[in-house]
Amino acid sequence: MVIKNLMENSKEDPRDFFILYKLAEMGAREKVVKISTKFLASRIGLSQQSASRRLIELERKGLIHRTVTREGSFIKITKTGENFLRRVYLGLSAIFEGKPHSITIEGRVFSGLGEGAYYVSRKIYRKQFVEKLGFDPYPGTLNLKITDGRNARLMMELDAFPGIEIRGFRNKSRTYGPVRCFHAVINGREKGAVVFALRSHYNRNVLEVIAPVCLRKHLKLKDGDKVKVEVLL
Amino acid sequence: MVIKNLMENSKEDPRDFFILYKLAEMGAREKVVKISTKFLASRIGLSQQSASRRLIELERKGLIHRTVTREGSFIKITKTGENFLRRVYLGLSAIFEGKPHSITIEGRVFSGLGEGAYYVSRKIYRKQFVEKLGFDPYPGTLNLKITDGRNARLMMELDAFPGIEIRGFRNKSRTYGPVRCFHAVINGREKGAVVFALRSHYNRNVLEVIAPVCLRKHLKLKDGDKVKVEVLL
DNA sequence: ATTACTACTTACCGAGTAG
DNA sequence: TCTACTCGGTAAGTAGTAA
Repeated sequence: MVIKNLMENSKEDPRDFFILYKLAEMGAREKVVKISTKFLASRIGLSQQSASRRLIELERKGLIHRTVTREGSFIKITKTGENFLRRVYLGLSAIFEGKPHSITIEGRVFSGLGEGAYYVSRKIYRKQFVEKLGFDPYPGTLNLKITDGRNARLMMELDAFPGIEIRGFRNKSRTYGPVRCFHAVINGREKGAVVFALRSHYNRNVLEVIAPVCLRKHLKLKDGDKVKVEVLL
Repeated sequence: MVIKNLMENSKEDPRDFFILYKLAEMGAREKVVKISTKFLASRIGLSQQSASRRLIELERKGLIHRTVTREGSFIKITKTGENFLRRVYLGLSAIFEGKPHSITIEGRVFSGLGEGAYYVSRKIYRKQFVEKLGFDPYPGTLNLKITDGRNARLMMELDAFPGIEIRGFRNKSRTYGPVRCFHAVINGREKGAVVFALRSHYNRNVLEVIAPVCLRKHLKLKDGDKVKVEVLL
């Protein structure tokens, strides 16, 4: 799904946005809504036939989920579709509020299994970090556990953005998947980045942070400390 | 200009929004920006020729202002164009934040010249108020003076919305212009509406409120009192 | 009532190119 | 260089209609 998001970016059809926006206005972001093609047509200023085609298209692209019955279509916007809308929303927010376009997430320090250090220091990853993030990461990640729902929601919001893609690779023994990262500021002071494994959602409640320095030392952190990460989009 | 806004609503082209959005991302909302058609083309995923055509179209619709030179085009989004973007922004805000989609403006009571009563009670206006607002207005308006910049800015934001249109008319002696109004809640209690003369911007710092009852009496207001008006969009 | 197919028309895009 | 014209192909819209 995350990979789908990335691909979508190259094919953002303004028409899709428009229909999605109208469907969201009718409540299809939160719940399944009964919307006939004729009714939709009247709202978007196209013919019933065109509305039908647009819905088929949206469904094909995975932006909506739909069940067609004799009485009409039951429509709900998918997570992918919601992300599309959210990207535009935050884009407009940046335009009108002049915000630096960031999401601030809080979590608590915990000790991982130490694999972070191993991954981050793989040559091919490391080379890309230097190229694309502008720093050579300290060999180790700061792991933050997301506990409350508010921050979990913010983690989901990140899905709406493509971030900076780090290519995966494979050597003789195993495969290293592609990774997505965002520039970030930790506790309002240290510059670094947050890193997500691209191919899995396995840990939506863990935020992995890398930086040119050892964040634990520089920020004097110990397990259980609360850390604030401003993720730049 | 306000009238233009109303007409636009019937012809909101998703393509126009998309280009406008991209131009705003490049800073064309706040200042004049140099953007060649070729560069724009690369950003919107179309050919140089199409970018050129889109800009001509946007200019024709009054959404951007443009100066063409040998080195490129100098572009700035107009107030009309900004309003278009703002409508979508507030629409998305309503979708994601679940806000009731309103703007709350504060002003201070002052005595007008009493013409409010005269206008509001004209039969043709009055009939439309009943039809379109659902109440027969008390013959008089509550005038609120907008003093600070914050509320003045909120007044401007209202421009982005079409509101409810009340047709003008003329009798033998004079012409009564079209009027735009919005449902509103005054001081969180009384239901009413705010009214704007459609054809002039002459008083951007006066908010005229009508209601089925005499607001001065019902809310025990005297000149200089602060009143909060929640304008429903 | 619906949705969505086929056939036809319109409008849009991009190539080539002039100013 | 730039912008923006004409023109031909095609994508997208509508009408009619079947299911």
